[in-house]
Amino acid sequence: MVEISAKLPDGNTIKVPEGATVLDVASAIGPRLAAAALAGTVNGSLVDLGTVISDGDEIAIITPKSPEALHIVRHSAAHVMAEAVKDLFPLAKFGIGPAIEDGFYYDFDIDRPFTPEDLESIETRMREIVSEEKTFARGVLDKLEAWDAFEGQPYKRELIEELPEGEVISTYTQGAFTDLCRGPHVPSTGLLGAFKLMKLAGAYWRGDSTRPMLQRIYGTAWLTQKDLDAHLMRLEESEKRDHRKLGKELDLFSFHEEAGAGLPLYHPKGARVLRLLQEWLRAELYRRDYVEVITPHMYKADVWKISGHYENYRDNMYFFEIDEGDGKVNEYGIKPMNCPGHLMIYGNEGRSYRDLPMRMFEFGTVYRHEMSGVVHGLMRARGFTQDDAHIFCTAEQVHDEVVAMLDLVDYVMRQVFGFEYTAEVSTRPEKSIGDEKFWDVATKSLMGACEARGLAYDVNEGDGAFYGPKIDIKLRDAIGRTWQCSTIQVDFNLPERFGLTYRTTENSDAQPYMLHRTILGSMERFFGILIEHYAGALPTWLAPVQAVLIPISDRHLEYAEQTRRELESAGVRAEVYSDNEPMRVKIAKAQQQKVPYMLVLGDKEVESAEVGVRERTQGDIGAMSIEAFARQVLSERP
RNA sequence: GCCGACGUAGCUCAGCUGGUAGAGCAACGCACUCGUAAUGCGUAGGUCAGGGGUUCGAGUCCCCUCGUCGGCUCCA
Repeated sequence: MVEISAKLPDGNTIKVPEGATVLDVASAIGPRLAAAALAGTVNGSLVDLGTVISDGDEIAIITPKSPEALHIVRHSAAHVMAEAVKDLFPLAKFGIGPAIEDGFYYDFDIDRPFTPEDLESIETRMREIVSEEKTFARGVLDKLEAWDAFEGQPYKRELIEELPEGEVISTYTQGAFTDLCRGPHVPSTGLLGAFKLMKLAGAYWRGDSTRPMLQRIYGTAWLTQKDLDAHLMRLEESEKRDHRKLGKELDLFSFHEEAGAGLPLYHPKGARVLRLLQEWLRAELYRRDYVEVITPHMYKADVWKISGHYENYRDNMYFFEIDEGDGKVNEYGIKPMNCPGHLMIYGNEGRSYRDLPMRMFEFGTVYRHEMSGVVHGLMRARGFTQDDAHIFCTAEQVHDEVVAMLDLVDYVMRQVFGFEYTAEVSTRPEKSIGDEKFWDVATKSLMGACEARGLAYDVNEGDGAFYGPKIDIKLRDAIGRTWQCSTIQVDFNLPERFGLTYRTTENSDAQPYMLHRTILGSMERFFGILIEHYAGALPTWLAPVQAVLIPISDRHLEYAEQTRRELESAGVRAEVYSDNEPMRVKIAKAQQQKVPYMLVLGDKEVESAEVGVRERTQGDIGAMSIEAFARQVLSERP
């Protein structure tokens, strides 16, 4: 018998008979490894355990501990789901079924919509397939054979057609189901215990709204039941933190069918939080030499024609006509962006290099007609307020301005709110304007600014706006979800359209660079993110009510009211729970409202002129003077 | 905009195959006057999202509109 050798990740080699598979290598290393093996790699490429190896190959075994394991398991689960669908809906046509974050999906085209009951029967059938422990068998075809093999499967045939000529096409078969697939897969369906079908959704074939809409089934799959349970727990936790639910419970805002979708109404407590955020940020911006402006909510269509929005952003804008009464009819558009106003202010007078950089900011409320399917609480509203700023500067100043913005981002996101974040730089897309020199200077300035701040960034090649490159900042919240808020964009287009110039030191006119930037993005969306990040328990400085006063009985009401006034005049937001209820009921209500401090007021406190302080997570922290308590609360400001 | 699900009291939800609406919490009233997460009793509260249709009869079945949810798409 001829022996060949395989190299292992630890540097050792192992002898196996010719014709041995990856699984044979695993067995040769040890039976425990063989039992745990899911797939392998040969010379760095992922393969099945059944792959025959050649002499000198570098072999690694993928076990549940390997980072690739989950991906393989999820992809295999997608195939099992497809088999179940094929069993139950023999006429189904198959789209694609990849592994995704936390799970997998598969797109199907069947003659009627799936129902939730279908989902149950598909899942039941999947469990049967798993218990049958079917093997995943790899097959290799050429293009013609593949074409024949997928008769009646137009989506699969479309995929085959696009594969490069001469490429080896592989299929995977388990039971009666064969799928076009690169692989690898786990050796047996028996290894796929921990999965659950999650939801149904429509999805255009290849994400193209002109193509047929398929039905997508999402599932989640994990290596162990314990991991699956933990995932489901995380989902439950996310649901508990949902800002729409908390917004209702904490009486922050509401939506009204008669008012229109995506238009939030802020109640006193919600308005308070938004104003607190604005006041704090405004002070930070003044400190950084920004100037604040206020611009109208609407303009005549002329402005939108100059800016290009009339032509290119029309579908997302609210336009209306008004009869001026003298036979003239004017068309107006409500602003979807604040830039034109800022450009007009810049252009209002002659500017000199001495005026630059000019940092203009506005809490500007904009309205965008988002498509009805995408509005989502505060996260995706049709009316929202941006912490918007435009910096007009010279090419040489771009770098320092961007560094300063990144400083501000770090201060706000990491130091004040405790978000970790990452950066992405997007470069010139195919369809774009402006000469190469502008793009070069701008892109290098953005990257250079990240580097100067030691901020690692990913590059999204060709993903910039048509008018300039950008940096996007992605936050990671308390439960690991990511959000995009801050964005810094260079714009070559608008200064040109509005004819902006400045007088240089050589007494010539030059076009300024313009940077768009938001830190929080949309105030309301950021509010939503904060609600979810803190699970509704906003930090003391942002809490709409910082302290609830809890008189133990009616005879303490007067002291409570007097204390509340003292706290308010010291700058503490306080409220008396004066209802005639036992104190434990009031405490329960205050806890539910996630108020940072509860002040218990009984005979003892009246006598000593103190407040009995209960902190929302620590519980009773003892009595202190009103003044000491106020100091404590005020010290929690950033 | 597209696909699917959903919309019952202020909130959370029940209401089987069509026979004329129910609970808990909240509200209001009365009693209790209380020491760190929910006191008892009582009262009131609904053109079952809106409109149209089928039917002797619609919260329940069908259609349209609005809104919500989950996706897709878009995000000058």
